[in-house]
Parts: sequence; C-alpha cells; structure tokens
Amino acid sequence: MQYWLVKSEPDAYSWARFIKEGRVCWDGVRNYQARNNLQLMQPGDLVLFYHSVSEKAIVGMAKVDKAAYPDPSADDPKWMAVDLVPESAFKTPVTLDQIKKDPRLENIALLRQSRLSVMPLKAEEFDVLLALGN
DNA sequence: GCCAACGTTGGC
DNA sequence: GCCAACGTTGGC
Repeated sequence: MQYWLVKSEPDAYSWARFIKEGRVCWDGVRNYQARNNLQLMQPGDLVLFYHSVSEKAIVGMAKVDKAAYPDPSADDPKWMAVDLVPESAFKTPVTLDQIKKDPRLENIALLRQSRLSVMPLKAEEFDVLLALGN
C-alpha cells in the first residue's frame, strides 16, 4: 500500500465534480516524473486530492481503482492514466499554509516540488494530513 | 498581475 | 551537447 497526492485546479476538475461523478480517469498528465508516479500506483492505494491555485488545500481522499493504462487523451502511448474513485471528503480542508507551518511536513513533495502534479507521500505524512483533515 | 521554478524546444 | 528562448504551473 502506497500513498499519493494529486493536484487539480478546481476550475478544471473539482472534488465536488469527482464526488458527483463517482469515478475519474486521471488523464492529461504530460510530465515524466508525474507519469512515473502514476505507473507506480496500485489498486487500493490511497490518494489525497489537492485543490491548487484558488483554494490551495487538500479536500479529500480517493482510492486507486485501476492501475496505469495508456492515457486515452494522449496521442502518444507513453503517457499514462489511472482510474480513481472517491473515498471520503475531509471534514476540514488542510490548507497549504497549515502544511507549511507543520514541522512534520517540512519535507513533503508538495512543498519541495511545487510544480509536480502527482507525487508520493510518506506513510507518516499521509497520517498527519489525514489527522489534520478529520 | 507578477514572477520563480522548471520543463521543453530548437538553433548552433 | 549546450544554452537561450519560450511556455506552463502555481504561489504570492
């Protein structure tokens, strides 16, 4: 079991829409490092869902439902997608500000590599974030 | 709206 | 293979 975090601009694809639709093909990733992370996802892995830009907070948790397969939105089969299903909404969104202020999260990839859109979380980081959100 | 970070492209 | 130019992301 591994833990991940994915980013989405709420204007492009929001948590609310994810809940409403009940499943998403997480496609459109066009960055090798993010793609490599997608390829490592296994069904059952837990994924925190971060709203970037306007909200800047983790808003919920999803679960990997289908491991990586060629991205249907890409011309080139080297790009990958996974399927995610909603698991639970956070009671309280965990803001970027909170994350920055928490010494337990000082090495989180979200802060270290601000532009990466699919990143692994350490189990300890995942636990801290889940506790903050619930 | 600006800009830092960083990835990609293309000329040399 | 280097690097300047350019595009994108995402925080501020």
